[in-house]
Amino acid sequence: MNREHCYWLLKSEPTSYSIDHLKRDKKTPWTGVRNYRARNFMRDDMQKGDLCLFYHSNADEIGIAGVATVASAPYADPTQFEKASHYFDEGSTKESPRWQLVDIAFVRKFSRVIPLIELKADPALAGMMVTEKGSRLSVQPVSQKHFQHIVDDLAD
DNA sequence: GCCAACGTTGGC
DNA sequence: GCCAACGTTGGC
Repeated sequence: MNREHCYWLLKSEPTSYSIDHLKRDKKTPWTGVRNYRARNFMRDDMQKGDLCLFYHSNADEIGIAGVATVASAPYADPTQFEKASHYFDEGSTKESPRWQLVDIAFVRKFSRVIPLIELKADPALAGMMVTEKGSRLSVQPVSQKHFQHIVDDLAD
């Protein structure tokens, strides 16, 4: 992919892993992605230092909660080999791991969660993937224009 | 809790 | 390789 896409959006359910968890941990492996498009973005297109919008899904406050950054090169998701893990994949092998991830590091938490409804209503964000109906992809590319608008104009 | 939109699986 | 059935995501 061209380097136009150095911005991303990562979805997480805050009851399992929120921006506050990331703030506490500073850095975490982004485990459990089991969608091929999402994996391909992490494996093929993300580069260390890329910025990511941290999105809270399935929550009381649905929307963008802060910013994270890509903090590693891609590597095999260890949970795919852990039999006890919810993310165990018996079809994957160490020789040829099916699932790849990157580490994500905390950058900042917004003073408010920018609500999805506000993103949808903002003409400057027209075409942004997360605002489209039925957009289930958990790792999404974000244009620089949309990223800047959110960070500069909508966040505190 | 409902259900629409997706993604995956598996029979053929 | 098609597509119906099923499972999951995630907003509402």
